[in-house]
Amino acid sequence: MTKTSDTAAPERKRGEGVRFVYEILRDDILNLALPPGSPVDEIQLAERLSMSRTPIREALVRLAGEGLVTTLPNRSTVVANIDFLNLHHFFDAMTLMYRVTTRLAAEYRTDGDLAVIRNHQAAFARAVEAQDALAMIATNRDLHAAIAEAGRNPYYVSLFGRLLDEGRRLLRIYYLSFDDRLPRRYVDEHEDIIAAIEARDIAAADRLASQHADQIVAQLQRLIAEDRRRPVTL
Amino acid sequence: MTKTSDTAAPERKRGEGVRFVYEILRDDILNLALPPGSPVDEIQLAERLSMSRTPIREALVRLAGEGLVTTLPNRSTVVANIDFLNLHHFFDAMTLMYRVTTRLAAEYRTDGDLAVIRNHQAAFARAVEAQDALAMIATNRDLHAAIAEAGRNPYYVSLFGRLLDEGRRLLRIYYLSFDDRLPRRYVDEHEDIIAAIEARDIAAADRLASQHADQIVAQLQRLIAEDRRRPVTL
DNA sequence: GCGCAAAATTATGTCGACAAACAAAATGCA
DNA sequence: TGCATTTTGTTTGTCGACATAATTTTGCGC
Repeated sequence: MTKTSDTAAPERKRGEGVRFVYEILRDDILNLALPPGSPVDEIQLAERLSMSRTPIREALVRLAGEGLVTTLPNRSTVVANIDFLNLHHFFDAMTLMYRVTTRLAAEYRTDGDLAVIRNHQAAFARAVEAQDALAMIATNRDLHAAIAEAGRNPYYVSLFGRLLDEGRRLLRIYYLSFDDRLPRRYVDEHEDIIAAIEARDIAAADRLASQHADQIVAQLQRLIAEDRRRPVTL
Repeated sequence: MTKTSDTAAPERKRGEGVRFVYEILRDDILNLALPPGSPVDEIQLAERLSMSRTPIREALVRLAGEGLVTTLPNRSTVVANIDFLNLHHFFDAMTLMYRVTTRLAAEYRTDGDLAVIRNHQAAFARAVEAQDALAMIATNRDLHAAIAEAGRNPYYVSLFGRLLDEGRRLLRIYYLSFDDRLPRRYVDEHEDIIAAIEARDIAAADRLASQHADQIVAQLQRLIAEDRRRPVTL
């Protein structure tokens, strides 16, 4: 069962409690182990992780800052919903960030950056080979995050990270529908993008990233459209 | 003296403590009442605001999430430094956000949005008339935030808000150098931008916003270049 | 007087507990 | 029986206190 990661979690050092809770919750939220709209009980969490409510609350504040949970004053905090009605804003920002981060990577990348990027691409290719959809989602995220890092702009890195996380949730909903034709195409597209970054060809990087983003957006829209359920913001 | 706002602060309702501290600290940081690099003492704050350390810590976590303070583990939390060495990344993101938010405003604005925007522009014009540099900074921020809101994209609104805040700190350093020629020009440029938004002329909005951003960036760069001090990341 | 080690001090991270606020169940009245 | 009100219960927001890590001060030997 894909229940919320049942970590007993003893032996923690001082000063890492908040990070610990934060990462567990974040992971559970992005994997949809905690589905959107589900309440997050502080006391329950405190018992499960055998710690006080204080670090848990601080982790929740942090998650709220990133938009992963919503806190109703004096009422329960719930996992943030996916706003299916305004997905075009998400797609718009996503496409823009794909473009600018890839552009900047082509401009500022070092050889070290390139090595890191290639590692992530290899991991993505392996995931595709193994037809492991969950791993594809995760490694794809890591690859593009690494490209953004190579672009050196912390503001873009931050926003893009948020968007990639949200995309991870979105993909996670539909990962069953993955066939293996599309992911292979992504591997090739990634290769082209990386080549452009290596060649420091900014124009090509921009164009390829734009096409790649369009591909992904189109696929997501197709998945959503094919879905029989009428997804509604709860 | 422009000391940290000495609010005695009694009579608070339950559930607003965190927001209260958050807004005070945020204001002090953006006004440079708390200069970059200065430590934030939780106990001192707790005494001054006559409240426990818990809500103060949660406010600090939130501020850390927005990059306004930096938390060293098991060590003091300090007001975030201004990274003068990488300002071009800031300018780059700033220019891009000016453009996309103004574009989207021209696309999605309602009449209500327009009224709000005009109000902010009027306030900005008054600040310029009164030669009140601090008010100019604040109202300019509000105006562009309102334009971003009219564009309806929460991701852009969020990032742009962060950038505008950072810009507020930056401008605050140099506000003494303001002459009254430039701000008047900004009033006119704002008028043009608002007209384009009203006419739903996306191309014009994009072009004007781009020029406007270039103006502001150029002015900031000039101020920094003229500054005799060698600003260094402490 | 200088350098290093140990103790004291300060500040952070965490804890358990209390009180206000909200939600739900139970009671009273028409 | 239906509705309003009170009562009960649960959960959040805040508090004061303790323990641990880091920093400063003190003390000792050279």
